[in-house]
Amino acid sequence: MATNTRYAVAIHAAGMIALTEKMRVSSEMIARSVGTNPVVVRRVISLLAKHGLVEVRKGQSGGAALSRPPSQITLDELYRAVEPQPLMAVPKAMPAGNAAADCPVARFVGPVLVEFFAHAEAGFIERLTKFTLADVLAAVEQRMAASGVCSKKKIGD
Amino acid sequence: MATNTRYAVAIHAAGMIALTEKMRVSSEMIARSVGTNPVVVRRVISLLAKHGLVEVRKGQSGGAALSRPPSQITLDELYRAVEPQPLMAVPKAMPAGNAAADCPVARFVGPVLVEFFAHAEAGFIERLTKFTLADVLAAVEQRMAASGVCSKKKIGD
DNA sequence: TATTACGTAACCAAAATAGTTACAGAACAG
DNA sequence: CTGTTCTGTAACTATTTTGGTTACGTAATA
Repeated sequence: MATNTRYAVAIHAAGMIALTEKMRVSSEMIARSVGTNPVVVRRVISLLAKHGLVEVRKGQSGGAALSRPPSQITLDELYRAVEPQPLMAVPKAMPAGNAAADCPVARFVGPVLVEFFAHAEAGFIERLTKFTLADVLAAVEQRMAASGVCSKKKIGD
Repeated sequence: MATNTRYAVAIHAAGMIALTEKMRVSSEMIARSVGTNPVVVRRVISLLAKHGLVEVRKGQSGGAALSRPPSQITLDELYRAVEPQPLMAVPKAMPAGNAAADCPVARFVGPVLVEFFAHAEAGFIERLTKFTLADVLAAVEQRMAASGVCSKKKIGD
């Protein structure tokens, strides 16, 4: 259970929120769709709200709504909102640069690796910037059509 | 302690192995440099060996040696050797596509996310293919020079 | 005013990881 | 040939991350 699925939950949740335009969708409905607990969903949505991606209301007929249209929410924004930490870690003995080390490598690999890792992560992020929530919804819609399920078109852009 | 540092350890270890050309370096020496336990290093090096990146010998004056020169070992090879799993996970309820779901989104987001995630991960990997172990060593050497430490040049290509 | 839904704290359980000890097996040195 | 050295791996522990769950205060609407 120690596998991180926050990003997937975030996209799934945001997607559902996008589809229920005007009507607000509750954390419980999303949780049922994702197959998890409402609290887990609220934790993720709370992060999205803190980053201004969704707007949340309490009370009856409350729930979340997107702050922007799906076509203006890039996947990297969603990613950064729920996953602020670097993709690859460096042992805590390394990163600062171990000044006490006898081996010259040990002294300098840490910062060097941090740099290389950041560069690689930038490649990851860069690809996410190329797609929006609308693209994900379109892909879902396409699969739906391909499967012949739900023939009536109910997903607007 | 549940933070994954295998990749960093792998590069550090491979770097040390590269520097001690001809002479083989033991897991204990590497462990001292990395600041961890010999077994941890052996576990990582064992993976590198299984992928043909290093060649290991037991016994006196045993240890590991690179199978290829550092300039011909790309960082993505090292990554794939120690980190075969996808970077981003999807909840186990999702990926197969939840056929029993009432919500159409729930049925299809799983596979769609797997695709998007794979694409983003490819961006990560792609950047790693652009660099080799030699590049890492060069960066370390450069930092060493900048710090004025170890004035005598001891790092060959 | 009652209902509904969020936000968050406080747990627990599961999983991943690093660290450690131990030991069998292999390979070299002499 | 024998002893030393080093790997490979199992086994176990501790720590951290994560998700799941319950509970409750708070806000906002019907």
